[in-house]
Amino acid sequence: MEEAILNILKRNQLSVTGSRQRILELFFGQQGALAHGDIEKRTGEKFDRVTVYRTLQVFLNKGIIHTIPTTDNSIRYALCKDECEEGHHHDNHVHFVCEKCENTVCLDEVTIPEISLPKGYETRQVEVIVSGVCKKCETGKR
Amino acid sequence: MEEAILNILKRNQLSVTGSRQRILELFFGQQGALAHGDIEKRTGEKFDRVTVYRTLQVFLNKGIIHTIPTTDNSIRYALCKDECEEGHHHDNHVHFVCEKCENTVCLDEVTIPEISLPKGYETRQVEVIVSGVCKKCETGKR
DNA sequence: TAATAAGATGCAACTTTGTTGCAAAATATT
DNA sequence: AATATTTTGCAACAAAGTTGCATCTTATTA
Repeated sequence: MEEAILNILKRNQLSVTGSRQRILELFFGQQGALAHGDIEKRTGEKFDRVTVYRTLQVFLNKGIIHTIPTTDNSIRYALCKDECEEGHHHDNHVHFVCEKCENTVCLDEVTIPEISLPKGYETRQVEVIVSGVCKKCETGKR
Repeated sequence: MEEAILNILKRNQLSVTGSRQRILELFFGQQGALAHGDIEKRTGEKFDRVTVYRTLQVFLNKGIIHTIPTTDNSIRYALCKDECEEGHHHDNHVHFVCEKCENTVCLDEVTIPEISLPKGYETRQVEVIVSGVCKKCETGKR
């Protein structure tokens, strides 16, 4: 895993720095999405707020992470599964937001169905966000 | 239309005030979605920032408007077509965001297909955001 | 329709979130 | 090991969002 992180950085011609390693670790450490705030909280003592902003920005540009739209003004970020090409993501998977634990996960196994729009509209990307109750909260009813 | 606005307020047991009327007018005045900022700009001289926040909050609670998730930390709001019940929205339509004119519209005529999730997940709401080029920008190529 | 009760508004002060420039420090390159 | 390139932290700032409270407006009732 340590390995994997270095690979990602190398592959994207990014210099290996503490903050980049740490933030990637966070993403690997849980299979959910992270908001900027989350990351800041968990690294706050080690890195400056600004560094977190800039690191996420770099990861986005390189296609290492992608954003998940939300309704609460706190964009969430998640690792891209297959490395996306720079700039262009092809994360055509569904995002799930749990109403109980507030966790957001990528459901890579669920693909997005075709959606045909009225004439004149050109589709470029489709985002699907399903909210409800997740596996853990449902079964474990914690 | 003036009529329609009063109806909405009455139906929801809201007192009729200048800001509420004005903000509803804005929503009726264009069939796209509005971000908080948009509204503030177009009413800024008349109403306080805080009033706009509070008005939108009230409209949301009453189910007069609904939010549209975005990736740019600027939630957008749109009128609910059929009045939703308080608290629960059933706006199962597709949202379209134009990359050129930046406009967001509700495509009421496009319904969201069934999406079956892995076992254990309970679906409560599905949001679909399509981005691309809208009718006007495509044909008018302005 | 005047008096009162209930509710909405504006203001000020504040918190939180995001941005920018620049010098110092760390990483990469030779 | 020396130099060039990047990254980081800091400070200062800008923008977005929140809260309490006094004042004003809208609704209610007699």
